[in-house]
Amino acid sequence: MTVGQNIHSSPIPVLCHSCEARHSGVCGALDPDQLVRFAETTTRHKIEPGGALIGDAEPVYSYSNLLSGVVKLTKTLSDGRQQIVGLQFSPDFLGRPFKLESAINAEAATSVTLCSFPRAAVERMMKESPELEHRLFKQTLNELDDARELMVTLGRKTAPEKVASFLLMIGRNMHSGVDSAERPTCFDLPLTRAEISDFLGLTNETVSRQLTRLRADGVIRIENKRHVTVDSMSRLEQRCGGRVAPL
Amino acid sequence: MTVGQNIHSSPIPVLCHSCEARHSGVCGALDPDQLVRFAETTTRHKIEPGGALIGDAEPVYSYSNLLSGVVKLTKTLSDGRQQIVGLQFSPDFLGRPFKLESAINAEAATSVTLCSFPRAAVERMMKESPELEHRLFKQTLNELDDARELMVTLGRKTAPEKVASFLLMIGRNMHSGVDSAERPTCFDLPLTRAEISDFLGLTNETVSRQLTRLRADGVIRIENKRHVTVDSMSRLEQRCGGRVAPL
DNA sequence: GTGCTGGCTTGACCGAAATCAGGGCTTCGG
DNA sequence: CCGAAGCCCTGATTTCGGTCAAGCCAGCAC
Repeated sequence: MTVGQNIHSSPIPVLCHSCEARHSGVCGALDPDQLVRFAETTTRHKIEPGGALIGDAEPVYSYSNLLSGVVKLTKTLSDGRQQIVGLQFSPDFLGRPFKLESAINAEAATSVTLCSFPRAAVERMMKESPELEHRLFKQTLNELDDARELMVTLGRKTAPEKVASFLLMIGRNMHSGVDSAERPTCFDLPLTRAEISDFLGLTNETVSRQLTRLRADGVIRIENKRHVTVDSMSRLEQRCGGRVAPL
Repeated sequence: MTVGQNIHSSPIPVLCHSCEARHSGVCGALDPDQLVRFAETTTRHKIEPGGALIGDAEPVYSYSNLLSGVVKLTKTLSDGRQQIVGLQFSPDFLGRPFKLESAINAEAATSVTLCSFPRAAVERMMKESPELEHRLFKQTLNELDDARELMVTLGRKTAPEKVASFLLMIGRNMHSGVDSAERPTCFDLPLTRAEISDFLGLTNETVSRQLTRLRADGVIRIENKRHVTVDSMSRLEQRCGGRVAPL
């Protein structure tokens, strides 16, 4: 199982060597040969919080793998009302295939590192490798599942349930490690209060009030505004409104 | 361009001959040979309003093409609160590939006709024909776009804007023919008031009030509770909250 | 130091939509 | 014919979350 031993097929590019996208992300679909050709077209970027990745109604020239950090996908009404329609975590693929213009904005919520490739390179690879398209398809299906879950939260949950659901979602995405229902789980919120409110269809005041209430009730602790400790995940779950996802 | 002339490749199955799914739907991905083999496994159904197509948390044994009618996709909280997370029109493909259990319910909103195939047949065909998977991928991307559009409506629009947005969406989907911003457009609502409220995150009372208000303001006319005439689409658009989709 | 800015919290008040309630209409089946 | 059920409309009242306003605190420029 050593790498780069095959004389004819090229060794795996240095950059990709330890890249998470090669394992769980979409690049895992490519064989070493393809990966080498593909890697020639890629560039790495670091983007600070607030930096724009994709502009609404702008033509899209490149796609990216998200290597670290959190990206928020937003839509804005002309009078400024904003809704976050999705969050992306590593090793998600960023971009809307088969459409020149994006209908949404993508913005760095935290510090973000990207591996970007020109639009054409991805489309060429996708034609060449059905497995690549297959992985993108699967990720899109997961995004659709997430989107529909969020719809229930937006349309039918109360403010306390919304905030609890958000914390649960973030806890599950940000916390790498054992997920025990009873052991304390902690993580840093990747969003400000205002952003959380744009995610949940609330105001920052309401989000703030619900967080203090959760704190007062001993469900969570908060340090430095951002660092959250959930003592009992199951108590948090109870506040999310009846279970939707059956398991 | 006559069909079924080639002696070796089979003629197109009779059932599929005039089927919309063969043109704009996913079956267009298959060549006549594949279509014949595939058609052997299909069955047609008619389902009356309220009939269940896919149950939450039930294993899925078949996928379908929606040939006519409207299907609503719903999610329900344990206390009964419900959210419609999507509507499907012909010739949409119904079902969640790559997952044994559906996380949502699918139910006929109107009378519905389906062309169903066993799970295994679709998955076999998908492996055989990347073009089939490609079409499913594209449909899924469109569903994701729709879902995110609906999220803005759910999270950030007022009740009047929600109802106007719903009418606009239905008008665009149900009205086959020329879309003029100024010519009267009419269509039948595929949902009851209660269902519209589950779609928009409102109550049926609020939906009813907003509809009467639109009627009082001369934006729409309603006959027999279900048949809607929009005299000026542009006036309706003005009531949807600032444009999201840039065009 | 001072002043400014931006994110967060808290309180007082208000209003949009939910809830509660009643009544009309149509479609059933007896 | 009648009554029951479902869907829809409308009015009165309540309430949850939004709006407005003030203050705190950390970071930062000067």
